[in-house]
Amino acid sequence: MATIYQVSELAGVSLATVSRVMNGGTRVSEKTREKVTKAMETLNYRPSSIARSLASNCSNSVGILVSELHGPIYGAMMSGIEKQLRTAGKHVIIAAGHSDADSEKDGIEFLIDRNCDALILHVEAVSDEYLIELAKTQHAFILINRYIPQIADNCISLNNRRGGYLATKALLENGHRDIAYISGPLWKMDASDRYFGHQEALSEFGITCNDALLSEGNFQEEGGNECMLALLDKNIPFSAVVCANDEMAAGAMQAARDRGMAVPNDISVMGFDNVLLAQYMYPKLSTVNYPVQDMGKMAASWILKNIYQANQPEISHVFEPELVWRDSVISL
Amino acid sequence: MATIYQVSELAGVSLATVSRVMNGGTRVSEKTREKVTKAMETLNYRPSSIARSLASNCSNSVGILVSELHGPIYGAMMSGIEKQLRTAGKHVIIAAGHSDADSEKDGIEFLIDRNCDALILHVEAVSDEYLIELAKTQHAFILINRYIPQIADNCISLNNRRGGYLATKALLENGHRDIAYISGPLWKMDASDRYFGHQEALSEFGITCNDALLSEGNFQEEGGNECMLALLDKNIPFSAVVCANDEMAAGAMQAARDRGMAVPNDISVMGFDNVLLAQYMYPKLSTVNYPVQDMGKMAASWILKNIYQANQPEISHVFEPELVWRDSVISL
DNA sequence: AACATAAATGTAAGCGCTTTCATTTGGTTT
DNA sequence: AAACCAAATGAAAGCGCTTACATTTATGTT
Repeated sequence: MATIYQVSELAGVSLATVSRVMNGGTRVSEKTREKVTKAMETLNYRPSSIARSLASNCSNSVGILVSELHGPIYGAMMSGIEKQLRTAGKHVIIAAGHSDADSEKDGIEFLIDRNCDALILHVEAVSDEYLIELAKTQHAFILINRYIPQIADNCISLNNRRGGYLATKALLENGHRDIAYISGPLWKMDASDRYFGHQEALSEFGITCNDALLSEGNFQEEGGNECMLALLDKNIPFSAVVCANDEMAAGAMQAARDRGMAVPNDISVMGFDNVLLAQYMYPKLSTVNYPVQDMGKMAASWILKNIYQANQPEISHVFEPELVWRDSVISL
Repeated sequence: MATIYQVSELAGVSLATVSRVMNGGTRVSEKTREKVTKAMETLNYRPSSIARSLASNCSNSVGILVSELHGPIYGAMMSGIEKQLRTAGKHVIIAAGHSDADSEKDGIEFLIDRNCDALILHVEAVSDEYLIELAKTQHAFILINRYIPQIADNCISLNNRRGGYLATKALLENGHRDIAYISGPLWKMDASDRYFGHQEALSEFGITCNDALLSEGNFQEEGGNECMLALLDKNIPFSAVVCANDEMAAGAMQAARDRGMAVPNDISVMGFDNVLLAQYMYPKLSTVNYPVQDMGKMAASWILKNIYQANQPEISHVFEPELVWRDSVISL
């Protein structure tokens, strides 16, 4: 591997000059620039990013912490981030936090120790206080899918409440009045926000929310299945169920069918997230779109703009969900 | 940020000694080890991985190149890799290749330039020759889901042919005789291997493979949909269709239903991969399991063993698929 | 007690770059 | 031609570590 020194030798200039043509900042005469460029080519020179990082105190890498590396939401998110960052020549170091506070802290420390210039965090378990504290250190980070008022500038989030509202309102507008709700773990902000939105829509239609029609799930198919069964067992009639994410909707559908009910004719099902799976399901799932890939891109833009001084379009911090109509809901 | 120098000062020892207690290799007296450890704690010292990399010429990072960051297969794969590597204190740099030769080469160069100690590659578009050539350089890498005889030791792959064989054989054993096939892009090794397996099973049952019953798709839902439609339009009767992956199976099911056919009663559908989606579908998809997460783990083990001299269990290079019975296939 | 030997520690030279500051070069001005 | 100034280039000091080698200290041997 050729070093900068060998290039400078071949080109007959000093190290500093080679560095200059690499980084393009200061002026170098056309003649020497050419000499150096040619030397770099003949030696097939690749600058060492490590050495560069050490000398410049900038690693050109950003750390990403997601709950899981698999799963449609995180996949789309990372995809958005990588695309954006890669074209800017930054690289992406990835770790998983597994929705566990210790594991998330571990992950954050790991990434910081790796000299990431900035972090993009999708953390669920770690406390607000921890993050507020973290923001006071010199470690730059942006939070995805979480909103903490004290550090609002570091947050990019979905208007989950409005999403929940939209989902339920769509059902209401189509004549449904008895609507069950399968939530995510309510200690998670997004889960409770979505549920609040649901309640809001109900009350807007003058319906008092029946706690018996709420079942708390785990954001997974199996949980949706169990919740649906539990709901059905209560023998309280309902014509529709809104699920706090698409996976649970899949489970709920399954459960309904296992009990001999047809979807959507006997019961309408509404999802949330609009992951790929939603269109694969049968019937295709009506759901609420969560533009997570765009949010990933935006997070990357924020970093490019705030950490690397690249110029980037305006940063939006709150994204709006949208209703996606498909086949799992009927009009009463 | 404290440096090693400050630690050495506080502990009253030399740089080298601090380095020794950090790296644990050579012997240090218990007394000084304690002094140093305490100094590190009071200073909240974190070694700079960058400086360490530069000095030791080892970055403790491994690069991963997958076709896409989203998608169930890649997600599971990365998840397996990260889990394994993270516990070993290595970190994971990720890039996407988008199934395009130039983009894949770019990605590889990018990762190499990033001083990754080794690479894990899931590449589809780049030629065998390129990879064979790459193996001759000093850059260590392992290929996932691809088999190249000349560098077999660098490959971890699925026995795709056997998978295709299993899928079709299962159909044959259940009385199906007229079996259509929706393949992936046949220039991709895995796609053609799976199809070969299909043919093999047919011929084992004394059935000549009818080319008219093959339709080449793109491994995506929409492709599966189109292929199924095309197949149906030929008016050649068939009682089952095997699809080269689960997404296409979802599309095919949809198409069949759009034409008024019931799955599995009018037509049986067999998938491949056993991604999460397969259990969410309705009816639940019978498919062939592709243990991609395990393969990811194995790739990581290979690297830990061969690059970082960690001791690891025996490396398997070829994984075997397994049939997964669910509800999308009936017995004739 | 004198010496040999091994263990513990220190010294200092890098690793491949960036960057500040000093020096040289070449073009203008008078 | 002397004087000046900006542009181009070079010299050298780090960045925070690792590591070969040198030195010191402790341990054991006779």
